Amino acid sequence: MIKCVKCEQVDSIMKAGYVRGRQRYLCKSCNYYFTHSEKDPSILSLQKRKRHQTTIIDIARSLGVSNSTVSRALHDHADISPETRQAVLEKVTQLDYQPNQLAYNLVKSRTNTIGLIAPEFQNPFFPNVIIGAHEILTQAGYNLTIMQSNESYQVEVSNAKAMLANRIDGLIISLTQETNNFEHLNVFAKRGIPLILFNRVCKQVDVPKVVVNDFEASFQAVEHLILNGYERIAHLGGPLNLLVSQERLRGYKAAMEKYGKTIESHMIIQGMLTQQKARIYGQYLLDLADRPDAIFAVNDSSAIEIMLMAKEKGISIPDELGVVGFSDNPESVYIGPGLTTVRQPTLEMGRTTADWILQLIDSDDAELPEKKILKTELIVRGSSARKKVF
Amino acid sequence: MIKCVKCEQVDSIMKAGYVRGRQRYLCKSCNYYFTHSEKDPSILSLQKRKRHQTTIIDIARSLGVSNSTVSRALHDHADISPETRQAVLEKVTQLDYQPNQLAYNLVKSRTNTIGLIAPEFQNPFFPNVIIGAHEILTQAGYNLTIMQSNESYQVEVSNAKAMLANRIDGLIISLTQETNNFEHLNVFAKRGIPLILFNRVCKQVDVPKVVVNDFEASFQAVEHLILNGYERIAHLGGPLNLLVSQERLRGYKAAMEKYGKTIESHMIIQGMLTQQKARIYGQYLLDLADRPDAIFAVNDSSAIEIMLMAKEKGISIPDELGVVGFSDNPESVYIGPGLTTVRQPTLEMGRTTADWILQLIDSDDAELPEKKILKTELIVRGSSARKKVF
DNA sequence: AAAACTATCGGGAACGTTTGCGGATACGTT
DNA sequence: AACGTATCCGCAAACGTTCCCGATAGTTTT
Repeated sequence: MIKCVKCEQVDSIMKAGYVRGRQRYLCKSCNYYFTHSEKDPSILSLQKRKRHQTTIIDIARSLGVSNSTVSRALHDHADISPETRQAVLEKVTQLDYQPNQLAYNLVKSRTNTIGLIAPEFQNPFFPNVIIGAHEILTQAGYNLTIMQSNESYQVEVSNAKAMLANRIDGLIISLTQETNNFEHLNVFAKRGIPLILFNRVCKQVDVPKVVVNDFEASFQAVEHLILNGYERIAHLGGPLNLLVSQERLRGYKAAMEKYGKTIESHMIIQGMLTQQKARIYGQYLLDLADRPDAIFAVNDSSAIEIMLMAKEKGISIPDELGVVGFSDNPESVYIGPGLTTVRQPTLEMGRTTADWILQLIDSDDAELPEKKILKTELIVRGSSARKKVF
Repeated sequence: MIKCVKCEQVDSIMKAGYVRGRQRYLCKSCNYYFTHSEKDPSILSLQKRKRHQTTIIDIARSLGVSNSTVSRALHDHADISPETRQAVLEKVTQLDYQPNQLAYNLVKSRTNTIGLIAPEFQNPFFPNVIIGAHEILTQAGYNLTIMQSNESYQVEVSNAKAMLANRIDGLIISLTQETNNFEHLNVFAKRGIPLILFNRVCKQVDVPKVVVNDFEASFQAVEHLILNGYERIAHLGGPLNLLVSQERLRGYKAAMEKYGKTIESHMIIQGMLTQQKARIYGQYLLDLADRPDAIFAVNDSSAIEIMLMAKEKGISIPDELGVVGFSDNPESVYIGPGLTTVRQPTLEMGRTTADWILQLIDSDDAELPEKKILKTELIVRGSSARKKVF
């Protein structure tokens, strides 16, 4: 027999449909709806899984004080007696209390966490930037959560969304090669969440940026090749939607023009520089009828790929082909001949971005320059030293 | 004139001390204490900074429905009419609503986030593991937050604490060279939070581990040296509190014993292998009266450091000195002669750890093997090829 | 002895969600 | 009509903190 859960009557009960698969009843006498809940044991066991973590409330209760007192004791607040604080602290270790940062974050609406999105981890460049940023941020008491967009615009957007949803206090990001739309970044501006771009930056988002002097670096690299007697210099560049690529192309052209070299469009390739692509482009360049006598590549891995292909084809480096890369990867020292390349101050870049994001967080109207341009260094090695430099 | 905030009387007010720097009053007639709060404008401006993010409540209010309805609409819950859902969804884009993951996490007491702590990012090893883990986790809808312990036990502990406080759903960790105490990890077991160790593991924590076959790899490496005619083989190992180091030492000894080579303790060095230390140890080994004719180093950077020092000293490789490293860093291919080394399946290691942690999360009693041992591969190059291998 | 001050502590709202359960209505079916 | 069924929605309690306001007792100053 079904009893009304309110008036405990039995005879005035009538069925009243189903709700979520469970029989529904209506007690006519007290006009009360209810469902007869024979708890599904499987569901119960599922619930059981949620373990109880000791909370501030547990401590308060076991000590006979209020939550606020415990909270104060934990935060060295002034309004607390040494004895109570001591008692709380003891209870904390005894009950193995671990504060719930989620609740803290919710009420403070800050997370003490900085997000960082990098497009790839294959090359040592981004890991090194991370090391630099990590150093500054942990020192300032911030956590750093890192995501990897994997050179995919889609992933970048979803990463940014996740960061936003998790209410990070600031975002440091370097764009993917695909990124052409910047709505997902402008959201941060709208929300007033500090944002810094580095390395792979764009003009469309009006936030501080940290980059290297790509134009000059590129100019110097190409100039260096020219001064070493190379004539037909090809440029293996990145995708042109990246400012980095544009700047490096500009530097290349500027140097070529300065020394009266003709700029030939079939000597300039812009594209996504995966290792595979690098092989294809290298093949193309090295098989040209008017084969270039030097190549300035946008990263070291492409440059090395080309060096290897040249060796296969019996083209001697640096006599028949000069090669300059970009980034100074560890392997560039050891390849024979050593790869001339542009060293980037990765650690400093990381430190600067971290430093800036902290400034933006600390003061609403921090007056940051719109851009910081870090100095690179041309590391001359054998791959471009036709005129024996060392 | 001061009015009582309750009874609005004026004459029965008396001063009653200060509270936190503000004048306190007592209304005699209604026996009510209060402070006269002329809000400090500077504090107000500080408050103002907290921007309002549109919440579910905003949407509910502007639509004239309840919070629960909005919540249901956002989660494709059954109890919602298509029209209401549509209306909510429109409002969402209109008001630019972004769910607050913090609140969600708090009520669900899960974060959909996996933590990963790695000791360093200098070598490509850990970044590569991260790539693998990242791939699996994002695919499964989890976020990955990465911390770097910087080879410091202290930092590792504080990282683990932060992870715990942030209520991650699982932790993947590789220990620092310093880590000898494991309390910070046992906490996870106590709390029932899934934990996986990889690479730098230890016996003292009873959770699944993912490693490579260090013993065999080491054995093969040393055996390879012996078969190439090297006699006095030194071992440059890592700190012995790491199982990795112990295993590799064991493999070294086993191979030496198998071929009847005497194991001399002054030929075995165990220590933290920073680049600086590697130079010191290398100096020591190469200056020994009974200089080793081969060195098996625990990582590639040390091995390369030694190769460079040997070159400086005019010791020819591989004729006078054989060198074998560990990890197959990118540069190891290019150094001359190429460095013989042990290639580790980094991506697979990352994928496996991620896969396992997901299994642990999904089912309370997932039966995982206590250890997975991934296969390595000995990459033979010139640095050990006295008997021209290629 | 009133007034002012100090040192502690508790109550309870707020942070933004989810969700179990009750209530209401519309639409069938006897 | 009377009843059964299905659909949709709102209420309110969590989740675990922080912190603003009081409240109280004791001490010191005037």
